[in-house]
Amino acid sequence: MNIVIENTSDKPIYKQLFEQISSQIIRGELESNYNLPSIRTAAKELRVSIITVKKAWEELERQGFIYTMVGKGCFVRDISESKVLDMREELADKEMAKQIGYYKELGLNLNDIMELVKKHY
Amino acid sequence: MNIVIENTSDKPIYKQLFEQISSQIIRGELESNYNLPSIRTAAKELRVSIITVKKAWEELERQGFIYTMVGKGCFVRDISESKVLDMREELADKEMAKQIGYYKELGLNLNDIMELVKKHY
Amino acid sequence: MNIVIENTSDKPIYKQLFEQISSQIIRGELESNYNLPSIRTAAKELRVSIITVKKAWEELERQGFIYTMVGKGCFVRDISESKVLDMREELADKEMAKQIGYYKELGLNLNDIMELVKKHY
Amino acid sequence: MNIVIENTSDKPIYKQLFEQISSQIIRGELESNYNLPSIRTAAKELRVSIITVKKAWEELERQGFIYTMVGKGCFVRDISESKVLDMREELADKEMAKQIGYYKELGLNLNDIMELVKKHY
DNA sequence: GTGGTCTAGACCACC
DNA sequence: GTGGTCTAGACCACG
Repeated sequence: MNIVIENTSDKPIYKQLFEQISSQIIRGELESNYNLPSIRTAAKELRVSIITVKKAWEELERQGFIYTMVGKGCFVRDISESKVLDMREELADKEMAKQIGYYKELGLNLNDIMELVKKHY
Repeated sequence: MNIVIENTSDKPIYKQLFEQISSQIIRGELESNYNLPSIRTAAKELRVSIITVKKAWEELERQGFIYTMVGKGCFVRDISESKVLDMREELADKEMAKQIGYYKELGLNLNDIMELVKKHY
Repeated sequence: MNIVIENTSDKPIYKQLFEQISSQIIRGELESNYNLPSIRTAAKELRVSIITVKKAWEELERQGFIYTMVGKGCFVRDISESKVLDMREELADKEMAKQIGYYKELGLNLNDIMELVKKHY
Repeated sequence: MNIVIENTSDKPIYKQLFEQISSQIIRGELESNYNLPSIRTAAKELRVSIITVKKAWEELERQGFIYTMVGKGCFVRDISESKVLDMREELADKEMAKQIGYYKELGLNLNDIMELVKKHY
């Protein structure tokens, strides 16, 4: 478990959990069939509520990142390389569409945005 | 009033109001000392509660976009051009810092991001 | 008329009028039986509503600073020197009582307050 | 909760709440990470509307006195001693600047003011 | 007419 | 349980 929770963030904790684990899977840091810690263990370790962990695990399963074997635990799905790329593309694309609209609202042009990207990368 | 409310959005209505008006001010579409519609008028026109409009107007005042004269109404502040640029820069910069972190999490490199920017602009 | 109106202040305009004129009377800058400008004239000059001026003049009369002669206008009352001192004392005393409470709330001691007084005087 | 609400005061309730709690924090009567009563509990105890309490809590958060964890409650921020002093100084200074002007308007000299301070402290 | 404040009551997401 | 948002309706001071 390599997770950082920010309790004071405006982002819900279960979503922080989901995003960090899913991106670890996408980037290949968590291998196929890796056995995730049990909900209770994770909750204890991260000092969050069991309900919160359960919600994150559920969302991970719903979106196909993990699968559950009753009585044994949760495991990382075998995601083919191509599919990973698809997901990555999709997530990034969706995010970028939202952001570009915001920058346009602020009156930035393409160059302004490019500069900002370089600066922060 | 050139405002579009999306009731289905997950973004609170008062925040939608704030963002649209503040960006109109930043972009100079609303001139200095322009008399905003009264909260009652705006509420009626936009078909939202008076309180919701008030919350947006309050936030606009708090952040220095407008000023209030009780009994007279709310007016666009005279923001010097330089200050507008500062605010714009600051907002965009803050947003970009957040986003770049996300793209990195997804494993995108600088080129990937640049391509996405171009695509959506 | 030596009055300064701040439209954006949180203090109501009629109260600004009242306070500035009453203190001018207390300090003797406006002599006894001085003929105040008519409500309409004052309103025009100060660019405020007639209603606002009327409210201020009424308050001045109610508190004994001026008297009205119907059809002739409003005049500064002949306030004996002793009475002026009384009013001054009373106003300042009331104000100070309020303020000291505030400073105590903030945890300032007598010395801190004295220093502040000297600094701002 | 050691709060006194004066319904007859001209000061809005939410502001009374804000001032009393913030000064308790500044004076160190409320420790860091102290869990404020929930807005519902406070509203019930103080016999005011939930919204009124919320408004006060919001202002406290905005000015950095407390932080909020949705679903958990509101907590007193860990304000370093130096920062507390800064805030205290700033508030007192602002107040004094305003008041001295008033006393001068009334024609009081430095000695008069000093006497008043001593009298009321 | 304007904004400022307060109320009671509701639904939601989150923990 | 918590806070976040929204509603309708009310009264006030101010201009």
